[in-house]
Amino acid sequence: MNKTAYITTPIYYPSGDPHVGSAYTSLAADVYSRAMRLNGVDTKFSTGTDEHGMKIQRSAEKENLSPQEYLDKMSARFRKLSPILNLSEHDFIRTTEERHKKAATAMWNKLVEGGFIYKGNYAGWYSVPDETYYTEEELVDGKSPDSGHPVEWVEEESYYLKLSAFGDKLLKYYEENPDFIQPTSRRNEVLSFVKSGLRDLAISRSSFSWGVPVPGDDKHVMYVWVDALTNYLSAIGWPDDEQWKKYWPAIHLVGKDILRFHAVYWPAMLMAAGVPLPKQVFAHGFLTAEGSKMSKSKGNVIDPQEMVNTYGQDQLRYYLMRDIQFGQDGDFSEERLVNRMNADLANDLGNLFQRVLSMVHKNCGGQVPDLKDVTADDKAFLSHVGEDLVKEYMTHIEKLDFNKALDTVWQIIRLANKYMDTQKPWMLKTTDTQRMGQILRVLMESFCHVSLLVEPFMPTSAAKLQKQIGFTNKTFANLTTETSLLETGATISKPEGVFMRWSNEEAA
RNA sequence: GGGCGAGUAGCUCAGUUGGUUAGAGCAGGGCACUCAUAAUGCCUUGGUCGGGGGUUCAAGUCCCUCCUUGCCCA
Repeated sequence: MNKTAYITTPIYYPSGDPHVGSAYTSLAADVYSRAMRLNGVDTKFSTGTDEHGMKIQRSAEKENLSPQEYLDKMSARFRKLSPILNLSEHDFIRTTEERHKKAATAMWNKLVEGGFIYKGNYAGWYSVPDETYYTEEELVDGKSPDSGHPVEWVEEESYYLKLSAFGDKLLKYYEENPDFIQPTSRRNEVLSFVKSGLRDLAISRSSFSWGVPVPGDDKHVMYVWVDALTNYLSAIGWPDDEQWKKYWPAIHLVGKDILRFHAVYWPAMLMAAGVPLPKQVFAHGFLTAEGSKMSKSKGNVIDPQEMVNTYGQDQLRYYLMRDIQFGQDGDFSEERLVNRMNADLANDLGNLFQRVLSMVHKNCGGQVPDLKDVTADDKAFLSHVGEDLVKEYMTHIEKLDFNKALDTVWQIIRLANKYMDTQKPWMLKTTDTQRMGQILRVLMESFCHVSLLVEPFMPTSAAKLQKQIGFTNKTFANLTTETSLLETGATISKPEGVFMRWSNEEAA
């Protein structure tokens, strides 16, 4: 494999449990990674936790733990997302790891060498829970406008990044790389923000100590940006391990709330450090729960673990990628999840495999029937399932347009069901078993495509489907050839349903 | 206050540079079939394309305005 790709999720702030929002981002990155790998691209996928800052320090104190002990506990909760959702990340990076601190320090030094860091003073009303400074005018009743928490006046020496020097360069870059920020509506937001003028960015703090020390000035620790954003590089070995060059630049998936940091601050920092810019920053939307905003106080936060327990892992994965347009806001609804499970998974896909394979099992001696001298109808059907489909599917994946990719697969599933009905193999049980077998085999050939294209979205179920038909070739390249994919005469065991209908009675 | 989006069938959404009777999936109704997970296939009901005004031979598609809604900035 000589082609490579690299996709990232934000590193999550480890307070509380991960909710379906972080699960959503990670899942998208996983689907992309798996699809790219099946397409023959050597793909890295990183995620992790952002573990520095005053808030962490104070939370740890509250629990009478050292920051590191506290973080080991909290970070583990996020690491659990991988088994919960069956994620295939190559690395889970924590900003408290030595390798990351080394990279952050190296980044800082490069910025200093380039003359992009200077020392100044920072003052303002600071809210610890929000980790944000506010101006006098922003305060509401003398408290944080975001959370209502009390604020304290803090004055400190701070190092600054000369962000103001990069406005024009960034605009030029956006202009020359129209796909750099996606979707377009988000791109427009960033453009107008940068056009309105950039102010230098305070990138160190001396008011707390839980962070990466500023090189040559131990009174300061790095503040958020240089530390957290650099994780995308440290996760692939930057700067010492030359491997990083193989995978960089990355595609960054981010929530729309942190787009600015990734589409403005981060590229500016990389320009200053002389590192190539990311390939793309893609901001996806937020999820609401049953029509209203998720919040702890409302108690309507959706827990991915709970959803997986109730409906199943692949079912949740499928629903999130199928029912919600990546890039737009979406609503999480259990009713629609169940609807998708029944209509798409059980009725369309599951039943299709079942009706074909049970016929093979009962009427073909449980062996893969022969595929010889196919008819014009057979050829026409199979040609729909071939090269063009895989290309169309990959085009959608590369644009992170997951629901369109799935729609492509479902077109084939519908076509296969239709083909079965048109050819009526059950009519031939006693009159022409040869032709009956041939029809079933043609359908089974299409199952190779279906089961493999569905794999990035539903890895576990896809493996079951593939096992049922004895399909072992595992790359998209195999799907684009004319040759048959299954072995004639191979034994097929009695089929068992992979996707069952879900009804409310079973829930209780 | 400035800016960027969204508002299309009951639900989720497609609708290219304005051009013939506005589409899909799901849900609803009818028919067919029986291999299959009461599944599948076919047919079908359903929309004054948020309201109003304008440009045009022609507007869901362009312009103005208003309403609802989400977000970014101040």
